[in-house]
Amino acid sequence: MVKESKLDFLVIEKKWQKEWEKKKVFEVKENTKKKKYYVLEMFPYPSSSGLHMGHALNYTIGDIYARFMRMNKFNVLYPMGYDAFGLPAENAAIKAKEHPKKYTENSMKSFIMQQKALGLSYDWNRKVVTCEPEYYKWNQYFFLKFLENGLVYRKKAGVNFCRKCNTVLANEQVHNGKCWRHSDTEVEIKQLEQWFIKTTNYADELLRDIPKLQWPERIKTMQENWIGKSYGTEILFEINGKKWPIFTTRPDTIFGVTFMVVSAQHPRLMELVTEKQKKDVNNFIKKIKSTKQEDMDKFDKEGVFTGSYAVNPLTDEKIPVYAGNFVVADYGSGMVMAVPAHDQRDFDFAKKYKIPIKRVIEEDTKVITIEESLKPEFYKEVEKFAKIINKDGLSYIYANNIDKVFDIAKDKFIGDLWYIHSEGKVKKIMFHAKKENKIFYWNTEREIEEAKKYGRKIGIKEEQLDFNELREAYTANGILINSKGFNDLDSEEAKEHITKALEFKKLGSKKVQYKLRDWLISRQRYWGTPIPVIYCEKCGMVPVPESQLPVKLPEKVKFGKGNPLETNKAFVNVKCPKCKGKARRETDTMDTFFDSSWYFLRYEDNKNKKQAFDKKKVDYWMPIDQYIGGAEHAVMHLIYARFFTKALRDLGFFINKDKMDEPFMKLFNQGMLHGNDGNKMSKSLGNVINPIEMIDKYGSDSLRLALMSFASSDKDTNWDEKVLIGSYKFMNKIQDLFKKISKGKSSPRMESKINKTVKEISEEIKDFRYNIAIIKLRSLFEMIEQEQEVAKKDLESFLKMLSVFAPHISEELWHKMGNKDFISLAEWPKVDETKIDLKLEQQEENLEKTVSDIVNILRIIKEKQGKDAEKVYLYVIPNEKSSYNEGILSKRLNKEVKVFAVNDKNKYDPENKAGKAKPGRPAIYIE
RNA sequence: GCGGAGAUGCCGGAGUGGUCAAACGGAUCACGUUUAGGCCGUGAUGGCUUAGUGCCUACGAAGGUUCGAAUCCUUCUCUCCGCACCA
Repeated sequence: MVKESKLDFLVIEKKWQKEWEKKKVFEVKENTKKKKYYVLEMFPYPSSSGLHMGHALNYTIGDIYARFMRMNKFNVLYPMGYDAFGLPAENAAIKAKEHPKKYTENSMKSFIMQQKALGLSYDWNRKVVTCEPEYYKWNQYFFLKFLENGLVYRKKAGVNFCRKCNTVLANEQVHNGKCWRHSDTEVEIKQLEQWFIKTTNYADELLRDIPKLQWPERIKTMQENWIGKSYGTEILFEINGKKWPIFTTRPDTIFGVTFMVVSAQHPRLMELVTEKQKKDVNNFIKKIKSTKQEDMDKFDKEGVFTGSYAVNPLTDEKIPVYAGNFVVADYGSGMVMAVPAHDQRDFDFAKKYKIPIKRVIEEDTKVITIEESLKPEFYKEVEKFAKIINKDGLSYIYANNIDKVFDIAKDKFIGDLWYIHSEGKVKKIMFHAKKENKIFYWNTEREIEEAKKYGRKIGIKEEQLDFNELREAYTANGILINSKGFNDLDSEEAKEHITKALEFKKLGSKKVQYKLRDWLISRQRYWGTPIPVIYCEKCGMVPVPESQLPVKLPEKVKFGKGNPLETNKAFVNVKCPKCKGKARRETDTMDTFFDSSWYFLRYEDNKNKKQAFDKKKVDYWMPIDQYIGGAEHAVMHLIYARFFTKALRDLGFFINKDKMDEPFMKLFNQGMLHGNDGNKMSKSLGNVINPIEMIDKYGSDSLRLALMSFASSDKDTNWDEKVLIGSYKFMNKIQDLFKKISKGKSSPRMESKINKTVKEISEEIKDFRYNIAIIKLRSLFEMIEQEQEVAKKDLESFLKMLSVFAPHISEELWHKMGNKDFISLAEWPKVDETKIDLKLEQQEENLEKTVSDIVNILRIIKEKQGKDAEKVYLYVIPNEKSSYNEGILSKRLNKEVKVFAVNDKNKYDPENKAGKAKPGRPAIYIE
């Protein structure tokens, strides 16, 4: 049944994993004589479902890189840790009555066991676990440092609240506006005092430094959008005698403001609500179920009148103020001026509540004249992407991309080109005469009249704007109308002028606004780092003194009703550190993103009891040279970690400030591994593949190789066990080959191939094209198989390259060849460029071509004569004879093959084919 | 809604202007090996054609640029992913 030499991977893999651990092969120390390299994967959240295939993929990618750099003589730091605080552990506590600590510890144990089974070359000695007091103590320490330096503050913010649980819910715990545990209970929004970190202090630097990063472009774009810098104007509207600021990027539309909308989650909303409207507003707030962005989009724009009126600073008109569900509370000031004619959201809202719509911007109609004779051809070109409608003696072109119409007109059609305002007022005129190769600009009335007469007009509109039947807002720039002194200006100019006018009245100013908000780190949960603050009846908020850190999370708590920390009296009731009076402890814990924002600094010095990390050690290892993880962390984690690094830099935590601008120099995003059905792996779909089961079946070397073979590592791909079986077969073949191959001298052909392969594979690995590297390794292997004998050195080179992908079998074969050291620490093979012989490559190709010719002829003979030919004769140019080996050819063709030089007098050539031989192309005779 | 990625032969996937009927793997078929099957080896797998050739049709769809397109441009269709209390 079983093939005799079947790979006994279970024994081999366990053996080498033990050896590596025993001999501390992957443990590293700072060594200033060696160049360092820091490879890091995003550390996992240890969930009870264990390591999934996505993890295995992620870590294998990193491990290959770490092994590769190690073999290239870098001092490689490659650690692992666990992001061990978080909601799932707490949910498990509530539902399964298992303590989060136990849950987490069990999960971690199974993670570590599985990671070791994958043969990952971590320095386990540097493990970091965020839920241990030794770690989170430093969270608290950094929090206090931030507090000291004004980077932390408290502010009211809306949270999801379930009455039945008497607790705050995470967005994840809100399902369709209802509590995850009480599907009959509507989630309410409650305003609570929350802790914020001033990430916005660094908004500009975070944005500015993005171009420095060697990250995938899409991640960089995502970060740019997340930070979302926009230039606009802050305008003060007076409401009930008080000035309320709003931010807008469209001050040019201020004459079109017909109402104001304040976010339903705005902390000061109630100040605006009149006695009469209170009931309505309260009902409305209750109706809004969650703060989740996604849900907000699904709901219709809704709102309710607050009873108050604002005064438009330029028109003195009184305009109603509404509370609405579509205004984000923490962007800008949480209030907007609404211009229904020129903003789609405002438009929808105005239609719904029958608020007047006032149009203040009119679109530019652009007019081109095209010579009559050229018209048909022009139409033909334009019709490909636009619609042409004839109306009022004009041909209107409706296109998404007007500039393209102009480009076509300019490039191909001779005539005039001018832009006019739809009411006939000329904005800018351009006369374009291609023939004379000149461009003129005209702008007098007379010239315009003249221009209008010229030729046939074609008007182009970006969209139709019949105001009475307006179905959507006109959101593009244009020319101002109904705007008093600002009429006829175009939007961009008007923005400037209107802002200046507001500045003059001291009711507005230019402002740069970021979408990036301050980071809300308070969590009303148990399983996180306690925020080290105490509230004293006399002294107010008092930071916990550093000497009292860590504020430990109490173990004995009650889950399920309220915040477990709040109901724990021993934890809450404390003495004030200042006056020793009665005080209560902060019960909020920190967002786990806080933990993951600096964990990469703790690896360098994970056992330090006196400091979060030793400056010198961090100086040696940082920054991270290669960071690896999924795109789901594209914004949050990566921005917070960048912020943290910059903040710590400014607080003097690093020796070399310049070097510590950015924590992650290079970032690699692995693709998602889906199930074999193409869907995300998930329990409910039943398409989850457990890495450990696969390792038990085929071994981790095969699994690692397969994971890297599915597709390019940065692409999404589907699981397929057949690929794994293919890898497994390859492993077996390698083992068999090493048993029987004779060691001797490599042929020049072999030497050329191996050097070329080393060169290419090194490049492929550097660029994470592991799939291609494996293909090249397979191709090299095929050639080794064909050779009679191969030099020991070349076999070792092959093994070394294999070892980064399949470390166990490589280590085993390495030792079987008589090596006493570890291949994992061996030096990466060097390329000898002089051995790479392109002529040999050419010969190789010629041989392939000849083989396929022979096969082709054999097939035709069989078809025609109905029988198999038996003998194949080749006639080659004399100096090429050595590249056609009778033995190899016979084996491949499964026929007797004779090779003659064309000038061989004794050759067998009954049909005189030898004359047809050409260089690189032998003549063939078959019988 | 905003933002991002992608569509290649029976399947998975390489491939970014000619050397492409398109790497590599899988699957299937044929032959060899074998008592047989499996494993293993060799070859084939768009169509027609041919003693080692030539032609046609092909890379989501439709157009375009070019001497030349899987590759560049335009429009369309479809799929997937991220979006601040999940980590």
